[in-house]
Amino acid sequence: MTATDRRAAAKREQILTAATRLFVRHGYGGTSMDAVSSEAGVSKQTLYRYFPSKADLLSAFITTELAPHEVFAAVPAEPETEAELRQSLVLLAQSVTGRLLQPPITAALRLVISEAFRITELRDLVRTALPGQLLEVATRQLARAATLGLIRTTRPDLSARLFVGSVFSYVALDGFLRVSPLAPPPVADLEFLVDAFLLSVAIEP
Amino acid sequence: MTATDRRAAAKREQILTAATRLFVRHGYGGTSMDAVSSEAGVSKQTLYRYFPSKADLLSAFITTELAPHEVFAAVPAEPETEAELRQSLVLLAQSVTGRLLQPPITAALRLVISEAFRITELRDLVRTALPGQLLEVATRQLARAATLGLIRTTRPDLSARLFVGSVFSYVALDGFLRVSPLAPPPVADLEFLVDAFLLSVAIEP
DNA sequence: GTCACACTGGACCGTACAGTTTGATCGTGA
DNA sequence: TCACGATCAAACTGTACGGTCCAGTGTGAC
Repeated sequence: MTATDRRAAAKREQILTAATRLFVRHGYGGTSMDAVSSEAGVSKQTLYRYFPSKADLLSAFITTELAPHEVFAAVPAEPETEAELRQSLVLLAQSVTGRLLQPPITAALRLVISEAFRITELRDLVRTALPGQLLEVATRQLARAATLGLIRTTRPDLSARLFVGSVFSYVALDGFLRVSPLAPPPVADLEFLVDAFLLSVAIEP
Repeated sequence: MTATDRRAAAKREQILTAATRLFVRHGYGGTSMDAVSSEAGVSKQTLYRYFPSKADLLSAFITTELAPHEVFAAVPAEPETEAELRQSLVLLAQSVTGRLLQPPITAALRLVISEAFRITELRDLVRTALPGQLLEVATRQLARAATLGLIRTTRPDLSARLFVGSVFSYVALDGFLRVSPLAPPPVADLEFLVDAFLLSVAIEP
């Protein structure tokens, strides 16, 4: 990687960071390209060199913020015992609320929900991004736990919904409608939710 | 009510209906006042007589679509037995998914989430509107059920979140990210969720 | 040293759009 | 029948904004 390349990457980063700040604070419609170039300390021509259109900027913002990796990385993939399963669920809950309630991510989700559903490329992107994956990952995990005999459920998809839904409610019901960022819920509460959920899929009657 | 009043109300309705159609299809930013006046078959002057600004139109749209009455009206307020409680929860789940997945309401929620959180008046409005009330109403119901001995929970608020979250996930995780409207989930699925939830708050192990 | 290229600042273009104004027409209530 | 208020169509205003263009400056690669 040459020095020019490095400088180019830095410029791109610098622009995207500025755009992020503005998107978070003023939304997509409320952010003009002039404002971005000024906030980034970069001429408009340079801005347009790195992001040929405003939609590209939005796209980059969303892909960056909603990359699903970290959330799922935090979760041990293959719990073998009830205790491990419980811990895995608590970690998932913590990870989801901890990350998704951060202002840039909440803002990205807001934008996806409002603008992106009309922009074709972004729709596909969302399906593979964070919240689109939540139900599927949880369903797979629970199905696996069921075959291992750790839990009992005839409908892993619905059981997953029960759990994921309650966790995601911190984002959907509390986070979205608030102006100031919402503090992540206390771990004790998440543990309560996990334990309640585990009761609903407990092996024995 | 004089004939003029009646005519005025009809005109207002006619405009709001047209605006609703456009907001649903193209969002707030994508809907121009020219388009509204044309869709309503009404001159711009008349449009502005009834709605002095575009924000007023948005406000009226949201208040109309997100009035919480019907959803809660469908739910029997005071279940006295376990069976009644179960039925009450199933009805709530049906009512919430049935209504909130309808295109105009999903659109209204999208708009609230994206635009309205910056507009002060709308924020207050949202708190008393539909999704803002869900958790509180459910919490009250469950707390009451707990004192009646129908269920057992030390944290009615979290139990409510477990249930409401799973139901609302149909809106938040499936509805928001889709383009074409999402069919409401089969009643059997909702019953599954209710029964699973009830297991998590069952009186006796 | 020089060439290509990134970058800057700012002017510029076209357009879309919220909201206003005008002047004519129509319906209704007295 | 008359007058007033509601309505209409359409032109108009001001502005904000996405995107382009230009002339000039710095800088790394060879």
